[in-house]
Amino acid sequence: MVKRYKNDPIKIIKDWQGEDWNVYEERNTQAGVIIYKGWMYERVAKSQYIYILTSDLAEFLKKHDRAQSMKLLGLSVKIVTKFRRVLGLQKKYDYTLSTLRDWMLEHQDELFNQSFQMLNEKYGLTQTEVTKYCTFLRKKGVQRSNKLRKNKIGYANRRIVENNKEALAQCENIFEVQSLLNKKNHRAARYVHNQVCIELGIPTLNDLRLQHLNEKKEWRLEHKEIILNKQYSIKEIAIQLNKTKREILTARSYLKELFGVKKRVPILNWVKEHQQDLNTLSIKELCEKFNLTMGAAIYRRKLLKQNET
DNA sequence: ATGCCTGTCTCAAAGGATAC
DNA sequence: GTATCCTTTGAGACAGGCAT
Repeated sequence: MVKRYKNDPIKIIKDWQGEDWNVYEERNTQAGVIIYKGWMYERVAKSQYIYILTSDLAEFLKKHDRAQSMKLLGLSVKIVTKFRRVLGLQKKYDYTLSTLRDWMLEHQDELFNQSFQMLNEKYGLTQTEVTKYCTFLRKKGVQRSNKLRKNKIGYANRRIVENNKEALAQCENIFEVQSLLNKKNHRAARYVHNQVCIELGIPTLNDLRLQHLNEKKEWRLEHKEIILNKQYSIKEIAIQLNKTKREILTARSYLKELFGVKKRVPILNWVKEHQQDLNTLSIKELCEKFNLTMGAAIYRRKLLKQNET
């Protein structure tokens, strides 16, 4: 530690009441007012220097509120408040700054609920500051809502969503959503997309899918007489219903299965032979052991279940 | 401890490919 | 045209990381 008080003072100045002070430190400020630190003249220093309330400083404090003074002079709330009390500008020793207090009350929802990252980007607040403000608001009787503070990922997601809302609303499948949101994982993309759908009050991809399936089923049932009629060729039916041949074939297959007409004779031998593996191994293990794709493994396990009795 | 978000495993319906 | 096997597409359950 440097024992600063043993050095000679830079100069001697008068404070706002005309008392002489030894100056040991000085610095200029954004406001143009020079801030001095030192000791009262001829006093024996015993600890750190203290701020000197000069006439210039006093004039400045009289013209600006406390928040402005703190900011423009780079002084702490304690120092500014102390001088304001000396100058008769402040009745009580109160840490809450009027402008800051108003600001906090205005932004209480954000302070309680937004992510620290967002608050930092938007208002330059540190996490500590935000926490302090929240403490202040709680003392004022402000309660946080049920929600937790939003976290980093959530904030990043919401920012992407804000920029892509219209495009998101028009997505027709999960891959479009994934590329739009730059998500590698479909699960994550769907989660975000579902939130947007709920927010905008539009159907989710799942709603659309179910709706689509239902419409298709109803259409097929509605035209089942024609679709299953063997008197017409597939081509004739397709023309009559304005569908492709493929669609008619699929519809016929669907209806047969629905009515229990269709009898499948699949790879039952293989399935029965590997019954134990199908029942005990996981899908992943089955894929590895028999060199199957996931869909194939699931399909074969399904076959076993259907034929177990 | 709790809720948010993501990754993994699993399942299901529709439709494509292909042998017959 | 049909039956069978498989892929594509979408979703749910659950666990774990993370911030609060």
